[in-house]
Amino acid sequence: MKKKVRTKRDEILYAAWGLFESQGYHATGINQIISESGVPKGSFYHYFPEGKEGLALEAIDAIGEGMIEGVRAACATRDDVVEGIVSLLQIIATKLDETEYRHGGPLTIVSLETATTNERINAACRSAYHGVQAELVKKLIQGGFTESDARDLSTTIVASLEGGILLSRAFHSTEPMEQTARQLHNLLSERRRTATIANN
Amino acid sequence: MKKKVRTKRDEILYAAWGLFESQGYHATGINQIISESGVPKGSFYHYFPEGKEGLALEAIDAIGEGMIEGVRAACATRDDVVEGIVSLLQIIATKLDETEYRHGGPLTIVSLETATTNERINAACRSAYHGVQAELVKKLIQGGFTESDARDLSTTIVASLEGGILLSRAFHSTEPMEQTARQLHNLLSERRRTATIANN
DNA sequence: GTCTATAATACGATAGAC
DNA sequence: GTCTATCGTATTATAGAC
Repeated sequence: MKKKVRTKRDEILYAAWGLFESQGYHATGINQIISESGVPKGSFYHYFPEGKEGLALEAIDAIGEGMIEGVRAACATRDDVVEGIVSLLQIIATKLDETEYRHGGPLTIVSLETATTNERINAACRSAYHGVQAELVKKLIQGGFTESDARDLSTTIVASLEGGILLSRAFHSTEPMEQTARQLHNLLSERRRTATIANN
Repeated sequence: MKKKVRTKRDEILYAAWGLFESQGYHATGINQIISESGVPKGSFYHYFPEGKEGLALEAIDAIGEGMIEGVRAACATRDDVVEGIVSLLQIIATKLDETEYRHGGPLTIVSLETATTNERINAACRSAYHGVQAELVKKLIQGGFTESDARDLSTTIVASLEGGILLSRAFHSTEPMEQTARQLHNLLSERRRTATIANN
């Protein structure tokens, strides 16, 4: 548990994480980050000589680790992968609701904003999503899915998750996320059932 | 067909549409919009006295209409609703690829950016998504789905669509969108099959 | 209605004292 | 390492000539 923020550097990274998550990259200014973290501007550029972009790259790496940890934690609460993954969507829905739809989807906005406008940040986002999908593929195969299905489904899971976050944030309601979770449950159950039958 | 841009006002709206779609709200400046549309700044504030926000509200309304039209057009190309909806994802994938992942998901970024930071724009986005989902519900019920399933599935379709767009833009590849489309096809087919059996 | 010049403000980034 | 004052350059928006 290194959740406890210790150094000033971590304080900046943690503040940036939250602000990028709720507002996105372009709407978040250095001034806001330093006022939120209580660090003077001079110190900020001492710790992050590459400025806002360098900070974002590090923040996204940390976010990526956090997302993988989120997948692992959700799956650890259930015996079955399918139940674990669906519970992940429910955990995110709860977080969205508790934060008034500001948090729960830390990369969603930033990855879209920078997909075609900032190659370095795009690469960092890509790497983060790649890590999450790799973890999902591993869990799905362990849970009895075929490798081919696992690849398609890991993408579908992340897409459902991100799309559900988008709609829940837009409507300020957990309902879209819950509807998506229900149908993802239907899909995963059915896919595994079909694959199991085919193998017998 | 009022696709042909006539007035200077439409020229501004059309330029804003494209820039909001590819870059988002915060990264798009008035200066860029007027230089893209070739309209002087004074004229811009003459046509849009409420400035950037007023322009965005109108652009989003137009985008919403365009999205509904997109659903109708895609469904019109196929006899079956399920095939029509899946073809919509494929159409978007093609558009993403053809525009180097800049276009194809005109509200995705803006709706996320403004979900908790701008109430007026959020309301406009919500209304646009609501219209799309209403159209989808109508088509699904016509296509043999139960009303209860149609509501859940309309959300799931939009979530898959937006999530697929996010991943395809992040990875600069149509593959995520295609994987999502395949699994959406599986889900919709299976859901209708189950409902049909239950009704007999 | 059309346009240019400019205001007021915020941005990211830096210089340089301590 | 720490901090403040400041630089240039964006931004949105306006004033006022034509």
